[in-house]
Amino acid sequence: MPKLGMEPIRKEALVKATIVEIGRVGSLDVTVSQIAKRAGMSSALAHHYFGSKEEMFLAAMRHIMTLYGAEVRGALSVAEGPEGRIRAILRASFSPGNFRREAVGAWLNFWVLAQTVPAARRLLAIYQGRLRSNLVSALRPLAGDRAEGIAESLGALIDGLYLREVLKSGAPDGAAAVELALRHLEAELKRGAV
Amino acid sequence: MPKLGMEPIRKEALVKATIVEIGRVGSLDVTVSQIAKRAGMSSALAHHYFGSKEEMFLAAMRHIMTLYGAEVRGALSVAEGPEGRIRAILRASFSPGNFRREAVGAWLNFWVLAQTVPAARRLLAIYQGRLRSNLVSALRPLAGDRAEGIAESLGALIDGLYLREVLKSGAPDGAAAVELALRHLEAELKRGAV
DNA sequence: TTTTTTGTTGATTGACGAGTCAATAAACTT
DNA sequence: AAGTTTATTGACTCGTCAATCAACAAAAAA
Repeated sequence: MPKLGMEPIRKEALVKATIVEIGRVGSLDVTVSQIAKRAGMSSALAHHYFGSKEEMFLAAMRHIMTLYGAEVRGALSVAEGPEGRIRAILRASFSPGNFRREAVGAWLNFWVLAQTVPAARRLLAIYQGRLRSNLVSALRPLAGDRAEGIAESLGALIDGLYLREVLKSGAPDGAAAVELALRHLEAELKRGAV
Repeated sequence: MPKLGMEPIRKEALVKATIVEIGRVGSLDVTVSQIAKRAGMSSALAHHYFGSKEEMFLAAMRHIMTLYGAEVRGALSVAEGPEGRIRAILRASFSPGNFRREAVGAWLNFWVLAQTVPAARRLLAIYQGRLRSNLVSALRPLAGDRAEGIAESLGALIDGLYLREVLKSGAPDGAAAVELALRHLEAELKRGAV
């Protein structure tokens, strides 16, 4: 039965199952057995490949960040002009994918995890650093040396809008969030122009 | 031994202990025994008064919101002028108390809870509604009919800044967050003035 | 062909935890 | 004084779960 080269396949299946289960339960209170079952293997095998549940969470976190990063890069690659690049980042940040149950569960719970697990905090810092550098490079032509400050508030606004869309009752509205963020940007630019 | 009228005293002790324990552990993975021990009683008594752990969490959540509400009201009561009132709300939102371990743990975990527990979601909605109405009433004299829109983005910015301050490594800087939010407000007002 | 490496699981361990219950005791009521 | 309500806990039930282990299977290496 055993086919060789299963490790990456199994790991990927486990990572995806982890994210789905966190989304389904809404917390990190998922059992290794649940995850393993969804990934189509025994819990012993999950432990064999990841060693511990925490390692599985961190791998899942990396995967979520990678997905988001890819989404941003993809949107940036077809964007034109500085404002187009900002729009691209915003649209990627508020894309329907990020409002799916699994993504929401992942983000909220990873924030909780980052409180106490240094590795998780580091991952978040990397993600924020990348977002920030993308924003700054797009803002530079528009705002000059005020790019850093605007990137900071815009980044915070993105997180805050995401949080609110996700926790409000009713369907989240990504497009509205994009518009609101763009209005903020416009205001900041105008303020600097005087 | 038993003195009468213990119920409110015990409940209050349990609520406070719940918040402290959530902050200490960083997650909702706290046991009723831990909480009861910190509150100086047996776990059976905790169950006697609250029935279930979830009820304890909700009571703790209500307590945190009440504290925050009181802080805002207190700051508003001595504020002068519309801009002073905005400043007061911001300072209360980014006060040192809100950056204490317990408060941070409470907020992050309550967001997670709000995903799946309707009662928690309702509580958050109430808090957001109050914040919003405070912001709108302070903004009205400054921004007229644009008050609602600005309140929305300012509210999101508050949440986002809080999240970032709380998750970044190093000591949180509430004053910087206040300044950043005020700059955003100024930009929005200027934008409307033209 | 023996040996080693890789894949895989059922069964088990050892620990922990939410919620219940019976029992005890003090205070308050009638 | 007898009965009721309120306070309180130790002991217990019943369940769960992370992690380990022994054992088996197949492919690759020797």
